[in-house]
Amino acid sequence: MPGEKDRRRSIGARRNPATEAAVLAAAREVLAEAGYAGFSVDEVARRAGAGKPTIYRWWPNRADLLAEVYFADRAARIPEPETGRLATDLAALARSYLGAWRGSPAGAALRGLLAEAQANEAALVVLWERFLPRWSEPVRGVLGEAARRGEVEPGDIEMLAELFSGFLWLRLLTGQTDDDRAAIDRVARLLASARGRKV
Amino acid sequence: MPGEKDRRRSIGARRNPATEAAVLAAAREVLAEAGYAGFSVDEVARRAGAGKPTIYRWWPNRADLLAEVYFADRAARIPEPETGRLATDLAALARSYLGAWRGSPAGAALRGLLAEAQANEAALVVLWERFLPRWSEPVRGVLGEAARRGEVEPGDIEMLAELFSGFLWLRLLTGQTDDDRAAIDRVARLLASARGRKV
Amino acid sequence: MPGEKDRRRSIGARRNPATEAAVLAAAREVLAEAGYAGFSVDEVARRAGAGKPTIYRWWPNRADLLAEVYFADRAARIPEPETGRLATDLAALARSYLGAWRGSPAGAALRGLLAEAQANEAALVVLWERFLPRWSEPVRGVLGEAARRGEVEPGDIEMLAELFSGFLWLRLLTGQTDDDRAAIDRVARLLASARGRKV
Amino acid sequence: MPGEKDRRRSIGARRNPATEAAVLAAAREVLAEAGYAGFSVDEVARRAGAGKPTIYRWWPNRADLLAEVYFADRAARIPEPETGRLATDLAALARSYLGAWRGSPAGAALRGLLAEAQANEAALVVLWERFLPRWSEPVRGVLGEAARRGEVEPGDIEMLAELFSGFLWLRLLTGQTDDDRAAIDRVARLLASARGRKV
DNA sequence: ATGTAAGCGAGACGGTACGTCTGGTCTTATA
DNA sequence: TATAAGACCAGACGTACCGTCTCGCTTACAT
Repeated sequence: MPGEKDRRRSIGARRNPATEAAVLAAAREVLAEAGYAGFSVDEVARRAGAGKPTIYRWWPNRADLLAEVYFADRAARIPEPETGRLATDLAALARSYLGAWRGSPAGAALRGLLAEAQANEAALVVLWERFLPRWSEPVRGVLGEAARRGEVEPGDIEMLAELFSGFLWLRLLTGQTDDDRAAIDRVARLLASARGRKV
Repeated sequence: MPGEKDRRRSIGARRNPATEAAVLAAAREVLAEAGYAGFSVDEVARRAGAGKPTIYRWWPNRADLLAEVYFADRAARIPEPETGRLATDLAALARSYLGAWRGSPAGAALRGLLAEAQANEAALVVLWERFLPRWSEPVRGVLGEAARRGEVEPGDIEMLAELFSGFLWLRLLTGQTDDDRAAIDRVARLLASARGRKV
Repeated sequence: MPGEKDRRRSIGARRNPATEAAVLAAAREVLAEAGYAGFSVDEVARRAGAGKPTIYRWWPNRADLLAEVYFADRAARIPEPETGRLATDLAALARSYLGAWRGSPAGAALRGLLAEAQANEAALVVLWERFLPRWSEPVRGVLGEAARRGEVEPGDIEMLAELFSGFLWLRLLTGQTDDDRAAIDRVARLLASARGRKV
Repeated sequence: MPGEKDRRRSIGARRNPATEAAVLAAAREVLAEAGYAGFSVDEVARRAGAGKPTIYRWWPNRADLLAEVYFADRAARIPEPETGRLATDLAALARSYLGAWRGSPAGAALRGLLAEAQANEAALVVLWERFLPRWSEPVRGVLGEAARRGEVEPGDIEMLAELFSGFLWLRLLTGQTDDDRAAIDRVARLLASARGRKV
């Protein structure tokens, strides 16, 4: 029993930041220790010393919680590479993503988010509306920059981003987040050289 | 309820093909009706009139079952396109895959297989060893053919396959299996034009 | 929902009669619609547009609230019968009670009060100190009158009241509040004829 | 975690008596230690080392469980008094019942059963169909015997039983299970002397 | 010809998690 | 200082599924 004294209490009719932080920290911890396999709202509540309804109040879907854990993870802050050549930038970006996922809560969170979305309509919406746009910003940033330099046709940006994302996710989902430089470099060069214009 | 009389019995110390068929049909049915969300061994056993241990005996992981349902689905038999130009072939292939997944048991099975692999080590192994090689045959076939024609460098085949697969999976996982011809054609042209050789 | 404007506010450092009335009305309403099964402080607060702490301030136990709802119910005002013969009076009284309980908030309130007292020491105190003496007034009134007329020995009043109350409660608790005239008349005659003096 | 070894397992497609016994013992224990207030299916399952679904499988209502605990309690085996005079018999019976309830699991179980029936239709059915007939056997036995001796009119048996039961329950529900000999004797004499025939 | 090994349906088992509900307490902002 | 509002922890609710186990039966194969 958590001592009656150090129990976190309501701070009035508004969200308690301490609770929010405790829940996110607990979720992160669970993912770090046991991966998505060990992730459950019960376990998070237990560790956070929070009530389950409190969690469901603020994160109605587990996907919401996973997405928030993802972005809260410092590791998931992808630095935008600025070398000036698309192939190099994409390679750097890919290595950043895979490195950020390797053994980290963020990686487990994304795996969980994707898994969740396969069985849960609401999670799919979260993935689509809340996660994806924000997550792909760096990718679209690098490609946009390349387009401004003339390395990429603007009309190709979207599909290049999708190919690049697909590659990263496939690697994550199949458990290959190791730093496979040869593969990454080749993929980066492939994408950098690709042209989608109809001939 | 299977009448007491026509209950399927053991046929001796070997696998009963009728049971196997009933289980696969039931699994397929569940996936068709309720998707991966409604998929559970209990439900499959119920519908198949089979005992749970019987299912676990032959498909130790749900991933095993999902993979087998996938390949048993007629829709998942991807015809190898033979038009002679890589971009066209890839586009046809992509449309075949997405069409096969759209609203089909196979699509739900693959979504489930991928989801399963995120929380279950054994499922990841199934995905990796039993599913992937067989599943990607058509992709590697088309790319190999193109390499033979000189449209693709042999050293690019692997990563092109991965990019192509990643794209398809991303579309499946985010629920976009609609026949988006513009996107598919563009992706196909991008991949067909890509070169990974170091400059 | 109480509009933002007509929200009930504090009227200073004293109980707001409007709040009190709203809470009692809401409690009554809940009991009428869903019986004791649907009775919860949350639901009452919701309907009354009151805060839970406000309710707990004035009715520290749910039993307090239930008891007050009971007595506030017009139906629970039992008219004291005055026919002059004990058996007839008791029968009239019993029919009054059972009729007052049949499908009424008062009936549900008493059922709830008794249920509450089985798991909650404080509720038992309320039942014993606040509810019982007031509730049994009519019973003791009729018996006292009969004693004054010589129909009953004064020393029997208490236990006769208990027997009579027990009968009514048993009927309530087992869901038999229908107007079973034969049974009621017989019970009334049994009690009217009973003598407890040691022989 | 209960050691993997001494975990109680299924014994095939039929009820495991060891589980049944463990659950009943645990329920009894909870009631003895914490009364009905501390009674919850979760707690019973925890103590019994049983799964909640197992409990709900065999006792769909908490009332079912409470009733079974009641009758399983040795204390609840009421010896049928045989002194030959109704007043004496009834007094002995009343003292047996109240004594059996005093601080015992049976008492708590009955309090709980009655409470449960106030909020739960299914529990009311259990009380009415499964509990009452069996519980009141001794009462009807004593009254029937008296009728055979001519001390009671057969037509009065039913209502006398109800008055007697109502008295005992009222005492239980209001927490008065002490051995109040004066009251018990007087009630017994009142009932023994009562006549319900219409004059 | 018979013993035995394995498959089978059935379904109970302990366990965990689900998502919801309520209890009773606390704090704030408003009046 | 009371009020409405509503957040907070706690923990129970009843259900679904997991993967394992045991039963009682049936059949085929090896002796």
